[in-house]
Amino acid sequence: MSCIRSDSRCVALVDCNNFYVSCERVFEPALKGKPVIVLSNNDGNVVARSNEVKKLGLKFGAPFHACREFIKTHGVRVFSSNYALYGDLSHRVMETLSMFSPHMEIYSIDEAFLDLGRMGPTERDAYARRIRQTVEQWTGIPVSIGIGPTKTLAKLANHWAKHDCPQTGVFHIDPADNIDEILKKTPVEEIWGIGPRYKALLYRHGVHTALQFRDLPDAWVRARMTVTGLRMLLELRGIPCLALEEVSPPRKGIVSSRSFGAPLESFDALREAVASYASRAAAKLRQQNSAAGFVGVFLATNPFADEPQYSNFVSYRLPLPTSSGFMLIRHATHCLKQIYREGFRYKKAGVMLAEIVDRQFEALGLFETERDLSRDSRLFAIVDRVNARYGARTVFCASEGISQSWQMRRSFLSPSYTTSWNEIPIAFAR
DNA sequence: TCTGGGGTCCTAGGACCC
DNA sequence: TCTGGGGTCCTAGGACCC
Repeated sequence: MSCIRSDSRCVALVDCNNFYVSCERVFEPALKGKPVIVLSNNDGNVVARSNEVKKLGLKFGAPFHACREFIKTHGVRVFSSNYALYGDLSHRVMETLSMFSPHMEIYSIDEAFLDLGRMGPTERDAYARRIRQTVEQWTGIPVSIGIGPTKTLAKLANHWAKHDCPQTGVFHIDPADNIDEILKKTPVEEIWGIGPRYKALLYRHGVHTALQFRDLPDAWVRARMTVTGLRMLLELRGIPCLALEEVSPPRKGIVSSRSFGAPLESFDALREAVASYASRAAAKLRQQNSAAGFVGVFLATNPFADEPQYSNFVSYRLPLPTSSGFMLIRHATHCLKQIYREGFRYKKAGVMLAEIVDRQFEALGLFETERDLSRDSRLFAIVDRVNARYGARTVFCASEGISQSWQMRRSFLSPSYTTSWNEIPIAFAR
């Protein structure tokens, strides 16, 4: 009988190329082909690099101050992180992708899995090329697409799409075709879920390639790498263990923290910062329609500085879950009072919310009236709407401070082209 | 002078219960 | 001399992701 190959299940991983860099290039096209980097918050480390920069050997995470020389020598263009811009462009990319499959998982700001159903090799590649071309045309963001029968193999295929096929930007791993050959040339640490620890473990046992890993005995992997490792193994064999998560479950913890632009010493300045983080965390909470029953606050001096060190964390169970910005600011400030010590130069603080429940469990306290609760909840519904429409911090609590002199450094910030009326690009000036 | 900010899942062990 | 057998919940710590 001739070989009739039935169409196989296809999962695609679509990944935006050097996403933050690509976002900056959308509004400054002259930067295409030029070396560009984007820095983390507070202009701390390098978190995105254009291909040109990667080729020059600059590592991800390098401290900015340590690569000034490199930047000068190679004429690298530097940007501070502009999350308003990246978030908005991400949304546009995801909207575009959602037209290509009814089943999609948004995995991160720059990645999504698409269930393509059953497709043969020819159809599959043509479809992927169309996705890629449409996203680039509609959003300006270049993407790479990896296709395989499982999420793990799609992820791996994406790696090779970037590596080996920068022109087409599409690569597939097919169990009926190229899988062994590809796994053989893939270093084991390229597998999704293998970090530095597991890499070291596997190397110690002579396992260097994805192929060697795939062919390990199940029990060996289960014993040393838990069920997580076993799932990776099975996924590499083409057996799906990781489902597409189309609706993201609500977060179980919400953290809002930042390093300050310059060290803070006074309680008042810290109180402003903590109030501001609490307010941001509360907004995230309301966005997923939750309330929190647990608040924690931490603060820390700069561990890199040669000066007296102090850090502390305190948490506090609320009498009842809440999503009110006022309440959460009040509780967070209360925590801060307990751990603040005079005489230190603080570099960072943060607010954590936990024991997150559905908003319907937001209950009344003994001394609150139903009126108070619905007043806060109506008020913050409006605050959230106004800030979504007119930009963050259009309306805010006075305790967050007005000038916010402790704000992080962002010396190389591009305009918020798409999310602020004042910064919209101008095509023709009279 | 200058070193980010979010998240997830899994396991082992202890406390406690019947 | 011989001292059970389950179950749940919680926490800390480890590993990983973008």
